[in-house]
Amino acid sequence: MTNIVCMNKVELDKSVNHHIALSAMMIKRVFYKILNENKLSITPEQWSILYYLSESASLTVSELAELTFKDFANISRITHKLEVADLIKKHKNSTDKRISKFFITDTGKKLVNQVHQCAYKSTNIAMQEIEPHEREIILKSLKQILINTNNYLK
Amino acid sequence: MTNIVCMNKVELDKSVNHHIALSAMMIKRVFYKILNENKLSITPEQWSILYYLSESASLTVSELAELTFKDFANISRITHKLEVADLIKKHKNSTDKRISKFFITDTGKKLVNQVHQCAYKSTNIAMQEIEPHEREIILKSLKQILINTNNYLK
DNA sequence: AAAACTTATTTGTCATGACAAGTAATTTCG
DNA sequence: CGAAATTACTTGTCATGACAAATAAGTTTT
Repeated sequence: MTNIVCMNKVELDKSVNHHIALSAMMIKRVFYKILNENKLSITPEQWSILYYLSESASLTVSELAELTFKDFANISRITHKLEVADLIKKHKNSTDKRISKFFITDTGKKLVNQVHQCAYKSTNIAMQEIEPHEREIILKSLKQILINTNNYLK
Repeated sequence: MTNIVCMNKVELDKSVNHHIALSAMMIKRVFYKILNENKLSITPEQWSILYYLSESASLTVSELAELTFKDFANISRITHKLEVADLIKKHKNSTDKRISKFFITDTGKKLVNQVHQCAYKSTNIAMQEIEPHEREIILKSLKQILINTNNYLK
């Protein structure tokens, strides 16, 4: 009794998609652990926003959303937490009052530098035994995946 | 003015770790969209549990946690939802009453087959333009990342 | 200028992940 | 044997992501 719907069965053990999900979860767990060991109370997601604000003079919610691939709702909530923690500041645009611009504070800048060390360490842990040549292929392919998924979701 | 702490700065644009996180998020988004288009009300996480239960006669919370890399708390909650949706059934072990064994129901089996199609489709979307040879390297490397992170977290 | 539309952001709800604490059943050890 | 430790699982809280709805401030249209 052959079942047509079984033809395209996905085997999780061989699925790149599935392994990307698992690796993402594990890498985040490592990152959390290192942040914790260094007594830095910030999450990886908060860090990525802080990172972009450390690289730019100022960014809006929309700009942060585009950079981080997250939706406005999430950015809105994360920035609010960063603001409460005095890591960033919000300024209303005077001409268009709908727009808020975010700036990193000095406290934020200090933290970013500390977290960089943790990010660096977690990368080293995750990428052990993986050759530079392989890392290049992975990075290139992951960028292609971002293009593919982005196109599909448009 | 050189700042020693800036030496190991992570550039997100070149970070494999970061791109794994982004890809995972985007792939999940594609999967959700396809599930939605097919009117299947199940999440990717629920599916992975259902998948393992479709491949085994029965599994405990601990066994599911090990297979999925999730913690007991999450498995406990997800299985509860699957139980309410009549996709799986729970049976208490008669000799050791602490242990619960989960079984997939017929409804669950039907759903698993349908979701396989969606998983297959989402993999095809994500992996466009990526050569089989590259896919192999990615899979191998991601498995290495799981080993590395797992070792670190032990 | 008022109504309709658009843009930028915020808030609410639910699912999940991290982590801590709790419960209940079973073992182990003095 | 009975207290203490261990095991297997559950519950609570918070952060985040998905998604829908709300809000507020501009812009366009008639």
